Order: sequence, then C-alpha cells, then structure tokens
Amino acid sequence: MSGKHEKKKVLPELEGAENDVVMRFAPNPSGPLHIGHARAAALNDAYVKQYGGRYILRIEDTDPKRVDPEAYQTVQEDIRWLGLGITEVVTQSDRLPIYYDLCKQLIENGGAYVCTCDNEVFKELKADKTACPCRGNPVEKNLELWQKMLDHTFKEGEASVRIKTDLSHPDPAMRDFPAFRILDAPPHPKVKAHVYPLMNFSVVADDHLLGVTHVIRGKDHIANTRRQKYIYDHFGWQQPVYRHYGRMGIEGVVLSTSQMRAGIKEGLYSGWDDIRLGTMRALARRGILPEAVKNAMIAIGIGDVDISFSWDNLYAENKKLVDPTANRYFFVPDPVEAKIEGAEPHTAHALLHPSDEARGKRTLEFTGTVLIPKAELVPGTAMLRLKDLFNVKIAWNGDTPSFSYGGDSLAEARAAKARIIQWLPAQATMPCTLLTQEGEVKGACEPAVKGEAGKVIQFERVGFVKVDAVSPDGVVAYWTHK
RNA sequence: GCUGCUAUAGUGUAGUCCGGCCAAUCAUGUCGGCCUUUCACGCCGACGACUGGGGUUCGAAUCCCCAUAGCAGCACCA
Repeated sequence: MSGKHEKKKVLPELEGAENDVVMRFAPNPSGPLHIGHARAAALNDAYVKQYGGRYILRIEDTDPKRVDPEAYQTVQEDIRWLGLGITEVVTQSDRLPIYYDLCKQLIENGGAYVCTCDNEVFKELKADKTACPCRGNPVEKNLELWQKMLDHTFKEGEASVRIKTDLSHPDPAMRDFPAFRILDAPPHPKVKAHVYPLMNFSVVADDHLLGVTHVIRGKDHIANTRRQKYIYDHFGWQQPVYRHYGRMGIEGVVLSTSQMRAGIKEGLYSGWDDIRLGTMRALARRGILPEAVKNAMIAIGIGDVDISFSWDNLYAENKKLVDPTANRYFFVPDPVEAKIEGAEPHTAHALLHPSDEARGKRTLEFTGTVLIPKAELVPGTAMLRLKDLFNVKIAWNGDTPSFSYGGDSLAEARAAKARIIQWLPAQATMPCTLLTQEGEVKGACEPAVKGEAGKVIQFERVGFVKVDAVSPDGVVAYWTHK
C-alpha cells in the first residue's frame, strides 16, 4: 500500500550475541510506565526478537518506600499494551531468601562484611580512603552480625552489609558500597521483611541466576555496572554485556511519578491517562499505537549521547500505521448554519477511506441546510465546494453571507479555486468535542462516528483523532496528530 | 569539586573500531511543485550537519592533543 521502501531500522549487533540472548526489563513498581520506560522496554524487546531467547520482566520492589501496590498491576497492563515479548515474570520481593543466602555466601568468602558504623562516620572514612573498624572483622563475627540483622537485634540504620571493593578507588562511589540495609518502616506491601537488599546486590543475584546475557539500560547505571563488577568478581561469576544509552530529554509532558500522583490527587489531572502526561496510557488514549512507540524508540537506538525526544518523529511513525486504517469522517469545528437556496435535495456518498473503496461509503442527506466551519467564511469568499456534494456560491452583504447552489461541476470549483470543505447536513449531526493538549474544540460530526468508539479515525482536513467516548448526547474525541 | 562518558543538519540516525569508496546515509521537519472531491496519503525537488583550534598523514567526520559544551555518578533509591 505504501510506496515507501524504507529500510527497517536495524539495531547495531550486540557483542557476543550469536545465539539466544536473555534480556530483561526491570521497572520499579512505583506507577504506570511512561515514555522513559518505553525506551528500555522496546530496545531490549527488539534485541530479543532479533536474536531469539528469553525476555524477563523483573519487578524491582526492594525499596518499600518506592512501591505502589497498584503498580504491580498497572505495569503489567502497560507492558501488555506495548506488546512486549515477555517470557517470564520475576518479582524481587519473592526472592528475599535467595538474596539472604547469597549474602551469607559472600560473607563467608570474604567479599562482604557487616558494618555497624554510624553512617556519617563511614562517609568520612570513605572520603579518606580509610577502612572502617568493621572491615577487619573475621568471617565468624560477620556471620554473627548478619544473623543479628536478620533477627531484629539491630534496628534501622544500625547495621548494613557492605561489599569489599577498593578503598583507594578514585571514585568514592565505588568504595565499599552497601548491599543490604535494615528498614523498620514502612512495611512492604507484599512481604514481611526488614532486611532489604540494595539494588546493586539483588540485580547481580538475579541477572546471574536468571542467566541474563545482555543488559540495555540508561547511562545513569554506568557507575552501578562498575560497582556490580565487584560482586561478580567475588562470586567468580561472569558479568553480562552492557550497553548504556544516553539521557533522553522529553518536553511537553509530565513524567515524574510523584508529580503525576500529586497532580491527580489535587484534581489537576483527570488520571494516569490524562493527555498532558507522558504515560503509556495517556499515549494510548491519544491514539498513539504501541507499535509506533516501539518503532520510534528503535529509531532512536542505543547511542550514548544525550538526545531530545521528538514528538514529530513519534507522530510520523504513528501516522504510517494509522493512515491506512483510519476511516474518514467530517467534523465541523465551530459550526455555522448555511441555508442553501436553489439546491434540490441530494444524497452524498463519501468514501470511508480514499484509497480503499471496498471499505464502503457513508451517506449524507442534503435537504437544504448544512453546517460548515465558521473559519471558512472569510468575507469575500465567492465559492466553496462541499466535499462530495456540490458547489456553493456566496454573496456577501457586508459581513453577512448568503448561500446559493453553484452547480455540481468539480471542474468549475477547481477553476474558481474554491476550497473543498467538510460539511454536515444540519438535520443529521452529532455534537462532538475534540480535546487537545491545548484545550477543547466544540463542533459537530457525522452520527456514524459513534460506531468508531475506541478507534483512531481521521476528521478530514482536521487530523487524526481517537474516539474516546460515545454517548447519546455526543462524541468526545482526542486529538492524535495532523 | 572529584571520577568517567560523549560531541554529525531544527530533531533522530548511519558512517568513527580497521583514515581514502563521505563534495557525509536514511527518516523526520520546513518550503516549493505534482497528484487528489481532505490542509491526509503518494510522488518530485529544495533547505539543512561532521563543536572550535592545533597535530599526525600524500590524504582526517574517522587517529592524537588542547579548548569548549553537554551528560552521568559521587544515596543504607532504582
């Protein structure tokens, strides 16, 4: 159908990925997925599809402060919408015993120790490249302290497990970073616990245990990759291959989960799918297809340079998908009635899709009066053509137009350079509100639009819209793009 | 500040590893034209970039150095 022979964008080869790969998407269940997540989700997905293998969804919920119980559900829904090829789901809070066991092993082989220093004191020692007193404790002592962490002898902040790294490492962030901590509150919504692994530990444990071969993630994790190397080395495990992509600046929508949540609570936003937000559900509501999101993310690729996300490029991807399928209808924004003198009743037949006649036609009965967009009535305009109907002559008495039948000839309309405009029979219309990120446009559309609920259609000469809600007293549609 | 990474048109991207085939790819965007009973789609064309300065070399977008800019990390978050 499309005449474009555009090459499918191919991602660069992944090092060591000849055979099947195992990759993962690892969101934090703190809210619905947004465009930022979509990049990691789509990139990993594309590679698994390219090489074959497994794609693990791993819910990283080891910080009870950052868990929204509802998000377990919403994240899965968003992933289903995106159409990711997830092959298995793992939730970290289910795996605490596994982490505890590995921690014990790590203490036994000398790779970690329990530190009971005051946090501020440790910070100073670290800045000074000096070992804290706990670092020299024998294994037995560490195991004993570890047991005390688990059995509630220690309270929050009184003890933590640290990975032995290089205290003289030039980057202080590398020096004996923490692996487990105690949290007395808040309670975890899914599991009873008070000793939690920190991300760097649980990620290493899971990536290794699940057999993850390649990791694509943002460059904010570069330091974590270096930290995690120490754990891999302590265990004698092999680290996966990493690719860290750059920061993606996204303008025009709200992405911060806390900001979104607060806005919804205050009534500023209607919900997680408010079209001013950058969530997957907001995009869905606006008529953006999941394939378009994935394609746009793959086009961006895995470069480590910081980029700015382009809505234009996303819309272009979406239009490629939506244009061949969207039925066409008339929507008249800001309508005015025009009684057309001298015109016999007509029945207009308009194609549902201009390049697919098989799809059929809609019929519009002209009986004398039509609705046309006010914006078309520029004083001085002598002729307009009502699309699929006939020409209309306009006589101006000052700023007041009067309309009369101007013949059926399209050629005449062309010769007169008359604009071909959308219209509606005044006796058969449906109120329609078009919502855009800037505000709402009131108008009227063809009654047949009510059969398109939930679909993306095109309002001719206006743009693509998603039919959001249909009720006896009207249609609400969301603006998608031109 | 410290540690590290990066720099191609308005935007995204290919080329950079292994210097010549790059007077730099593709997409998007903008503008113009054609087509068209939509200001859509399609087609044609135009516009538009190797951050700056040195160096190496017969030859540099590609290698080296310096400058500048941006970013990441420097949490008992992920």
